[in-house]
Amino acid sequence: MGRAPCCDKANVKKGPWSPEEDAALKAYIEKNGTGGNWIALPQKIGLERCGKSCRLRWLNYLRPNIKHGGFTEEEDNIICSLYISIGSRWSIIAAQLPGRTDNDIKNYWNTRLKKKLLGRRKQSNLSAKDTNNGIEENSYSNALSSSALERLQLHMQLQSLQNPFSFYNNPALWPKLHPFQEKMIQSLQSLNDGSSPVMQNALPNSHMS
DNA sequence: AAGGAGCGCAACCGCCATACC
DNA sequence: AGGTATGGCGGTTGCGCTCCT
Repeated sequence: MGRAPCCDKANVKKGPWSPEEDAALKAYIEKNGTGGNWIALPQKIGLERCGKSCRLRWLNYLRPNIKHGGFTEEEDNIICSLYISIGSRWSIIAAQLPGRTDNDIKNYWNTRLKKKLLGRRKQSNLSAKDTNNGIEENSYSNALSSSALERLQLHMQLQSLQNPFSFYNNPALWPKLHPFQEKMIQSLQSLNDGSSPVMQNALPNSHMS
């Protein structure tokens, strides 16, 4: 048995928000704030929505200064390097990108950025196969079934082997990180002394909870 | 022109951490 | 100190749109 749900699911509306609901939620929060209680909010406004749903809608869509889509190359780089450093901590990554939400970044990573990187890796695989007469093929296909981070590691390993001056292997090209993350990376590096900068940051066991 | 496949995004679900009583 | 409520987060799902055949 799990814990009780946060609201009565039978009396709660689900699915896409209507413009009227958006307007009601936005107007209320702009006037009164959240009151520190999302669960009570829908009743106060008269919305048949779960408090969590209201919170999500506000944070991901209605909040002022939210940017949607149109990720820049620089943002791509920040997301990649942070993902390499800390994994799927989307809220931390979002904190580095003003106007971006964790949900947006998560979606962007899962639907596009990951494919972009893995697409490059596929090409790298092909060229590695050429140069090794296919000897590595089995280990590569095994690796394809492991975690995304491991795949990313492989990709970066290949990149750094093939191009020592690539983005991933050149810390000077990495975007500026929050001091907290700089510190985290430094401690990871000290734990994993001796390998390339990339691998020092991509520690599969050091950040997964 | 139609329909199937793939993609992108909004929203939901469930778990964990923390606050509160 | 223990139980419950709430907030926050990451993973997943489902729907609508676009593209391809």
